[in-house]
Amino acid sequence: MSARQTPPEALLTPSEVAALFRVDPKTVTRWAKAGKLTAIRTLGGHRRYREDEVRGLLEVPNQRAVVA
Amino acid sequence: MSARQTPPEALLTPSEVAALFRVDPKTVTRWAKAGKLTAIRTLGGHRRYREDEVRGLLEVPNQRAVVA
DNA sequence: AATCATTCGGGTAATTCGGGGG
DNA sequence: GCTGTCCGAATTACCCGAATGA
Repeated sequence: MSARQTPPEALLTPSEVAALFRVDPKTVTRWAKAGKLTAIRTLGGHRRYREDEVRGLLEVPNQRAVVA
Repeated sequence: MSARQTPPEALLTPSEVAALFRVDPKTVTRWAKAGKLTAIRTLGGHRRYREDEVRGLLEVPNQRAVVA
């Protein structure tokens, strides 16, 4: 087992999240505003996102959950 | 600079995939619905496709195994 | 202190979604 | 069965100037 340095406090910048979803960083901001994504704020007002949460949302939600 | 440019899991937009296959983006959507193509969803519901998978389907597809 | 890339905000085009019908 | 198109609604992408981050 390889030791990996991925502390539970790992945060991602808007650009990093945008790259993972192949969207514009501005779109990630809208997701945060809409409450779809948890955003940590820097003291200057910039947003940071939890890597764990992002990875989870990125998982292919197997085309099985059709809660019409 | 903190955004990744070419992560191992690059994603393509519907129109990009459509352009590669010379079809309408709507057709790509149907492929995804039919399970013929893996689709990642943005938090807004838009689909993103794995570049690896798409290119795999593009180059030398199933040669029908027609052994003469 | 100064540079440079990024991320604020807002506002407006362009895509995509979904269903339906040819 | 498979694809292209029409529709309205929703989501996303690019524009700007100003502020933050490293």
